Amino acid sequence: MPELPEVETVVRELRPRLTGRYIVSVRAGRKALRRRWSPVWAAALNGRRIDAAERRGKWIVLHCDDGARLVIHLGMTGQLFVAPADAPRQPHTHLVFGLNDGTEELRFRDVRRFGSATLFPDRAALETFFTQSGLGPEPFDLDPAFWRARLLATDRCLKAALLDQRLVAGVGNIYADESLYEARLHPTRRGRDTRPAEAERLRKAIVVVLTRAIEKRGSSIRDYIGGTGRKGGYQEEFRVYGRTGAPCRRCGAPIERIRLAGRSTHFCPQCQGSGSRE
DNA sequence: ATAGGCGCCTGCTGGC
DNA sequence: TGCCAGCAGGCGCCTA
Repeated sequence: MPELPEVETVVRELRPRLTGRYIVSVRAGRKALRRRWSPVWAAALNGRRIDAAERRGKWIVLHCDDGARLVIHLGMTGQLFVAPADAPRQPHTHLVFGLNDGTEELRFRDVRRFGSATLFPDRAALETFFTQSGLGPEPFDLDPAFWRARLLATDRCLKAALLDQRLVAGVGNIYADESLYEARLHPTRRGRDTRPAEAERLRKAIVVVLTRAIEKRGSSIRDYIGGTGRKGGYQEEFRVYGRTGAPCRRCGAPIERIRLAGRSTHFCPQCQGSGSRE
């Protein structure tokens, strides 16, 4: 589900609701997430004040007043939101953090359990984790020379390159397709066959598409909700994603769908040229 | 090292 | 109506 715009929206909406508040209780479900939740973390978090909420790629990072970092990934179906403490707890709610004054709680729901929640003791430990996983730069401060060099060095197709979090952090299946359409580049084009000007076009397209999506508070296909429980609106703006057979908004040709890098991939066969260098 | 494929989970949809 | 294959916004592990 959630790619950069959705995670950014969650963080922006959680920030004013969490900053300065204390965690007064921690409850964890029994079912395992992608990374196992440790009871030790619950004890460590109890009584801590949340000082900041930020995003790195698709990761949500909450800062505690003792320097610890609570790091959450939403996987495909994760939801992190503040709810009234007396609201019914929905199925698949795996973590519940009580907030001080007792009227509200932070809840983590995840139907498919591809998401995770992990506590790092300090900033350095978190940075080590990101470094070891090879997490790439944020798209908004992606150095053009770095991007061009990495893209032109790979044998993979552009779609696969965009999904690789080591090249650029935060792009997933929806925004990869939308960015390639915006850049008028075919998803099967090889990175190695890309011209420098095309690489730069793609870099700019990613920024444009992600910025637009954040303005619309992300995309809600089925599961996604923001930090206040509201859905996003960018699904109304899709040019190619989920529009198989529908007319291209630019040229009218039917949008095509293929399987690429193991993911469904949508593109306009007219506007996005061919899979090989022209 | 790099690229492709599979598996992890649950729920929903569409075709028969 | 009922069943089942196929599909879903992510990522880590395995293999070649």
